[in-house]
Amino acid sequence: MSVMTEIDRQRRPGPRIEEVARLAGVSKSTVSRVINGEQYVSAKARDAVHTAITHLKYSPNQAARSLAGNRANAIALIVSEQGSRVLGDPFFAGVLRGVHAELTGRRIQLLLMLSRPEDHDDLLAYLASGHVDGALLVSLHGDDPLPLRLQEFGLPVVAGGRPLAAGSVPFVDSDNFTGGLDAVRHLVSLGRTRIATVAGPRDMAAGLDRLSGWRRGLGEAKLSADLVAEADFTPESGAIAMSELLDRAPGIDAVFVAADIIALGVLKVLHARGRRVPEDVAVVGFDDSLLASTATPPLTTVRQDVEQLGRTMTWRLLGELAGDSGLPPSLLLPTSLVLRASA
Amino acid sequence: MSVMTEIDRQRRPGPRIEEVARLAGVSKSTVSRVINGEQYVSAKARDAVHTAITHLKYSPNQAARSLAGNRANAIALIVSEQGSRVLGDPFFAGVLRGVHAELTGRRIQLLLMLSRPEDHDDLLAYLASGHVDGALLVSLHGDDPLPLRLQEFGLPVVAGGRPLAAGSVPFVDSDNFTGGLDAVRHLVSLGRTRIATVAGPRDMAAGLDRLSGWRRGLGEAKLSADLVAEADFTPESGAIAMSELLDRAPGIDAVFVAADIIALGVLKVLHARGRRVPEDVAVVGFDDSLLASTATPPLTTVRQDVEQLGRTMTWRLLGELAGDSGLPPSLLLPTSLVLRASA
DNA sequence: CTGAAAGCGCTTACAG
DNA sequence: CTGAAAGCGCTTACAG
Repeated sequence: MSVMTEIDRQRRPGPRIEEVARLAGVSKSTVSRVINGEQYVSAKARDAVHTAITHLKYSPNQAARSLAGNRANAIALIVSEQGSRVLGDPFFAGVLRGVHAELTGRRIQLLLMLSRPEDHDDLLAYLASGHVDGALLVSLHGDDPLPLRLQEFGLPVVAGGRPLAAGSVPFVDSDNFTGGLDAVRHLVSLGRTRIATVAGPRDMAAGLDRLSGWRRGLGEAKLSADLVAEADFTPESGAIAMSELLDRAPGIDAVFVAADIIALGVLKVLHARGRRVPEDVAVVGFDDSLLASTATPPLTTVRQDVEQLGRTMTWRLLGELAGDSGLPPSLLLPTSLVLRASA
Repeated sequence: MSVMTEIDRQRRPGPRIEEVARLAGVSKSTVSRVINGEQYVSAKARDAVHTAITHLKYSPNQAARSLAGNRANAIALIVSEQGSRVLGDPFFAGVLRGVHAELTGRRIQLLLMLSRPEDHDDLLAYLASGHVDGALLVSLHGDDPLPLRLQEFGLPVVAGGRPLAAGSVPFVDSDNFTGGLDAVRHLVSLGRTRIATVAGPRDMAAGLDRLSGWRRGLGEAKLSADLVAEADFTPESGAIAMSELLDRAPGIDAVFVAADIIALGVLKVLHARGRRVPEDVAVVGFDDSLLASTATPPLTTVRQDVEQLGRTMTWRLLGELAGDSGLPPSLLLPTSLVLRASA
């Protein structure tokens, strides 16, 4: 049973487009054209309309615009996650800030939708019927079919982070591979030779690509790439992974950790097992989240600009909505190594 | 210059209410009544309509509903913050989850709006013209006039956390006072007598009310309440505050910290200055965020249920929108002490 | 309990 | 460059 909450109605006050037109001495059509930034409007009419709008504090009714214009003037930010744990993640927060920044000044609303894979059908039905003009997708796991299914409905989509599913949707991601590679090169330059990694989950590109970068770095240095343990994005799993690694290879002198939050658990175990950081074991994280600078010791880490990621996703989506040609199908954003005490 | 991004249009496919009516053998009016859960519809008509809707996979056009019904079928979640730092906060994440959970199954969209105080005018103009039916406000600072101004516009509002501004808007908050009181009672029961506090910012009720609880607890035990330092919600400020306290009163044997994230800095300083926790100094935090269980040592803390806070705010707002009478103007949610190693 | 009709406030061909 | 008119897809008195 879908419980509908009734909402009491009473016509909201405030001017309509009609009144703006009257005050400006033009037709509703012209006011509409000015509002929508169309090209063929005389400067005189434009000024008169702007003046009237300001004077009346007019703000157009979005529902009417959407209905008449057959566009929603809204995009969805879809968080596809089992427990929607991402929400508290600095990654998500950064993306959200970026999306918002890019939307500022355009009259496009941001609808936030959380959807567990088992609810995807409802979500698809809803989105397919024109409630938004496009969708941004974050925290896709494994081969989640959501992006492709949305695309089939004809809804423009941009993913944040490279989706692993077969087929392709446009995405924006940090250059995780190069980030991992740079981390290892740095460790090698420090003279480290037993370089392990605590990798991210292998059902996400961020996990896989950072791992590939680590492998490539070891290959370049002709070092063996055998010390791999996996963790999800929690300190606890990082602690377990690090323990395993130390059991397997007590002589580890460096570790590249796929996320700062995982590194928290890694540092804890290293400390507990009597290894000094960086003297005995150098540690490099990934993200440059707030955690990195407050960790003990402060963490050398690969910085990714998540706010820029959010901005770029939004820019790419809006470009597609506007029918821009020549948009890059996908984009990779640069990362950079931030040196602190841990390596 | 407000850059408008044009969005290409082409009538979205999919059934309209007309087709549902035809298939069900009733009028559009009746279909509308069924969709809106109105009372006076025969069971027969209702069933026919439901069948037709399922069959056609009909999903009503929200814009048309909003325009005709003069309601937005949307509520705003407004984050009023300077740097929108809150977004990465577990507090915000929990509230968001709760809001979303409460909205599930009702056809009400959630619009996320971030607004810095200097942008409030734009936000007010936008909201005042009927784009949402109500607003949820979080992370209000000091005497931010936003909630009252929204109320003046006739927009139903519920704040998350007690607003400090004069006048009153409905709010839902955790019982911060009792939480602080319980924390101190626990410390007293442990035999501690020099009980300090690292309080939260005094421009937020969460800061003030937890501090009041601490004061009251000390009063009950006839202990002096002179050891107060203030911090904002960062580990760094917590570290500074704890250093000050130790300088002023080296004999401190307990400290109540207004938030787990602040406690991180407190623990760091205690460790650095050679105090064992809990042997020398017992520490109680607030929130029971993920940080509490992964801290060293794991943190005894006052748990608040932020997801419940989000749910309750939403329930209160929807109740008001539905015209329910007898709604409590404001609500205080219980907190509970979670015992771990630090106290 | 139900239907025909008006109307919500815009946008957009169309004609000029 | 501009305006009159139609129409977007619903909801809602009104009458029955």
